[in-house]
Amino acid sequence: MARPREFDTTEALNQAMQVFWSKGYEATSLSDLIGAMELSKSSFYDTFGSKHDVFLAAIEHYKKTVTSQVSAVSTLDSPACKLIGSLFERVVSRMTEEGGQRGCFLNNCAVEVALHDPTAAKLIGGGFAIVEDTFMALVERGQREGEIGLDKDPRALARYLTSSLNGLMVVGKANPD
Amino acid sequence: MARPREFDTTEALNQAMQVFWSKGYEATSLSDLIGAMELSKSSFYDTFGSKHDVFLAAIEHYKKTVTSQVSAVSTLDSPACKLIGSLFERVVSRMTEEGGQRGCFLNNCAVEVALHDPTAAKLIGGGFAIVEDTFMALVERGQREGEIGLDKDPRALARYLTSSLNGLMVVGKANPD
DNA sequence: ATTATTATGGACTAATTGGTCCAGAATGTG
DNA sequence: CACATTCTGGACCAATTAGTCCATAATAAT
Repeated sequence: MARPREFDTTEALNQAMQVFWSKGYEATSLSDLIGAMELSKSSFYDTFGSKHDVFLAAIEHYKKTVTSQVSAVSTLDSPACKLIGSLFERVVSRMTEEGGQRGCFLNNCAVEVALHDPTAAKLIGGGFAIVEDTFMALVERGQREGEIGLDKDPRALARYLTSSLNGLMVVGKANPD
Repeated sequence: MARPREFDTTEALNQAMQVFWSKGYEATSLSDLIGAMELSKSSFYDTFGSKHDVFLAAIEHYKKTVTSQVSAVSTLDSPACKLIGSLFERVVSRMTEEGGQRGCFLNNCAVEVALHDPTAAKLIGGGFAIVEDTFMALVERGQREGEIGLDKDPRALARYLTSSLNGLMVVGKANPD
């Protein structure tokens, strides 16, 4: 046994993220983690430090791999309103997919740990900001394109859209619609 | 010591709810519970059965004491649109209050346990339904009053309002605005 | 072949978890 | 006073928790 296998660190991180995403922070045990990451307990602590460290890293990983997809949408050149709509549609369709009821990882983390874990809270807030900024950019573009009234405050509207999107995923966890 | 003190069962339940609300289900320990409920471990199990039982009871308690306030709003006779607005305002103002960043208990529960705890999920879903029904009643009234376009589907709009309201409280946990 | 590196299994802590059980103390009722 | 009821503290349990440590095994580099 014990055959050294140079594993992909970011892939391991991805697996860790999946577990945290599915089970939440508290409910995820070390065994769960090392099982999903496919490494030994020793290696786990050697390379990642602690459960909490991995958790923070997982949040960052989510922002890099998932949230970044959201901000990428704003670079497309469809009408802004259509893009905003497509973001919502994508969320809905993803939630009706197999195993898609996990909601948004950032969302889950915010609810579970934001109050007790300021470090995590900061990272999570940063993630929400990315979404919000994306919406704001789209709203401003929509105003330039004349599809959105100039009377609306872009930032406020963006915040509203962000919270709506998040709320969608929370409510969707209790019943599929 | 050990002076029998006939305590208020629903008050104890209320305390339990507060703890679950603040810390979440997993993060709440038995010690936390019996501390807040001010009873001994023995009495706890005698009268309430188990941690999980208390959790379910706490959800019901929340619906009876908090969610019911929401549905009560629909009986007031201001214009429906104004009432809908006031619901949102109330949530915002409550979140900026001292210790108000705990969000909505149902919300938190949905995120944390809905996926793994079907029993709880059912209760939580029922809570969301109360809010949704309230919104729907208000929307229909708004349509009768001519303030809301008849082209909108009341149920769909109510769902949207419900998820927006919930999203507001989630996002608000990461940053105060 | 020897060495240095890297990863591993597994033994080991100390603490905490939810939960059971019981002898006994405080009370209300007769 | 005596009895039944109600509640309690604390001992106890088995399981699990996050985390440490080390001798050893598999590799890569020399």
